[in-house]
Amino acid sequence: MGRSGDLPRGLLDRYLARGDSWPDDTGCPILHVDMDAFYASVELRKRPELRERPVVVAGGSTRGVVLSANYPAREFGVRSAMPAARAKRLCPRAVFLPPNFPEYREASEAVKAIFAEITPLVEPLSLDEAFLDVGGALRRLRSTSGAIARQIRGRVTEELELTCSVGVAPTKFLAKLGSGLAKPDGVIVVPRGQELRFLHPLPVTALWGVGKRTAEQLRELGLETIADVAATPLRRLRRSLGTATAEALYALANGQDERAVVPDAAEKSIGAEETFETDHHDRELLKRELLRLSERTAASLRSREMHGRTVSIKVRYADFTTITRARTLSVATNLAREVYATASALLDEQVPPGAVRLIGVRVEQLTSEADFAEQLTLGAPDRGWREAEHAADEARARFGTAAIRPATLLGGDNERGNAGGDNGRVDNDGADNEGAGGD
DNA sequence: TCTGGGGTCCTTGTCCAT
DNA sequence: TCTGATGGACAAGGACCC
Repeated sequence: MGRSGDLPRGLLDRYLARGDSWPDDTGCPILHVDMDAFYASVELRKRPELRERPVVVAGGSTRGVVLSANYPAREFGVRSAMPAARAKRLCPRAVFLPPNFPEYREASEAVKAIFAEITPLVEPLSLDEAFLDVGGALRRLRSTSGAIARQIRGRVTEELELTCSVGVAPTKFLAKLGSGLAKPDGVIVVPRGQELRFLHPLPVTALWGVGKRTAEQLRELGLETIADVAATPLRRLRRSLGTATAEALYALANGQDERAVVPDAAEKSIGAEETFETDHHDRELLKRELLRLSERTAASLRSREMHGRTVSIKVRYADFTTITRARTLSVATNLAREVYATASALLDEQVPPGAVRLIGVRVEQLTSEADFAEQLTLGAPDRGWREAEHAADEARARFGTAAIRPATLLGGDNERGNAGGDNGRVDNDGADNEGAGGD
C-alpha cells in the first residue's frame, strides 16, 4: 500500500507477531495478505544474483513510472508510481527491468491457489493482495487466525520463493492497515477490543479513501490523526467533505467496518488507455489509436463473456487537463467496430483540438452474456460482425495477437512514437496492467 | 518531480417525465 | 396549458485505490 512509511512504527511494536509472541487473535477472522515488492520479487526469482542490488520494475516508455522496487532500491527513495526518470536520478546504479505481466499473473494464481486450500472466501484486490475470511476455516481446521497467517507465509516462501505480509484483524480495514504496517515480511494482529487503541494514533492519511486532497481538507479542519476525525462531529465533516466521504471516514475512524469479504465481485467497467511517447495533434493518428484501444477493450469484454452499453473516451492534454465524454447505446455490445464507431464520433463531436498525451476507451454498464441474449430475443438486431469478431479472437488465440487486425492498423510507421505501437512493445494484450501494486 | 494504466465511487449538473 | 417540485437517468469530472 505504500503509506506505511508515514506511520509511527514505534507505536506498533506491541501488535507485531514475532516468534512465539503473538497478540490475542480471538475474534479476528479477516486476513489481508499483501505480497512484498511483488513484481520485483518475481523478477528476482529468475535472477537471484541481483538480490542484494537495487532492482526497479518500470514501464518501458520515456514517460513510464515505477511499478515495483525491491527494498534495496527503496533505501534510495525509489517508490512505486514515481516517474522512472526520477528513480534513475535517485538511484543510477539500480537495475531497471521491463514488466512481464503474464508472469506476474501466473505467480498471483499460484498464491491464490494456496489461499483456496484454506478458505473459499477470498477477495482479490489486485495481482498482489487479497482479503481472506477464515471464520469458517477456523472451525474446520481447528486452528487460529494467527496460525493460518503463519501457514500461508510459510507456504508462500517455501513453494513460491516469495514473501508476503499479513494483517489479522476483526475487520477488513484494520487487516489492510495491519499488513501495510507489517511490511516487509511480517504479521500484525489487531486484537478485538483494541481496535481504537491501534487506530487512533495513526495519521489521517492511513484512512481508506484519504488521499492528498482529502488530507488537505482534513488539515484545514485541524485534524491530523484518526483520533481527531473520530472526535469531530459528523455534521462538521459532512460540510467539508460531502455526505458519503464524511460518513465513510467517520465510521472507519470509530472502528466501524461491516464490509464482508466478497469473492468474485462483478466488474463494472473495462477499458484500455495509452500515453504517447510524444504529444499528438493529428486527429487521424488519434483515431487509429482509438481503433486499437477499441479492439483491445472489445476483446477483453468478449474474453469475460460480457457486453457494455456505455462507451466513454478519455483525453488527457499536454497540460494534464483531462476530459471524458460518454454515450449510451440502445443495445449493449462487445464488438470493436461498434465501440470504435461511438468513440470516434465522440472524438469528432465533443473533443476540442489540442496536444494530446493520453487517449483511452472504456465500456461501462456491463451485462453478462445471458442478459445480452435476452436483449437479442427482445428484438435487437443481431449482426454478422459478432461471428466475425469471435472468429478473429480464435485466430489470435491460435496465431498470436498480430494475426488479425484492421487494415487501418497495418503499417508500422503509423505507430512510431506511440506508447502502444508494436515497435519494441511488450504486448500485454488488453487490460493487463493491474496497477502499480508490487508493494 | 512531472506524473502509467486499470479500475471504483462520489458529487454535481442537466434533461426529462410525472 | 403553464409552472414548479421531485426524482430518475445520464453525463462529466474529481479523487482515490493498487
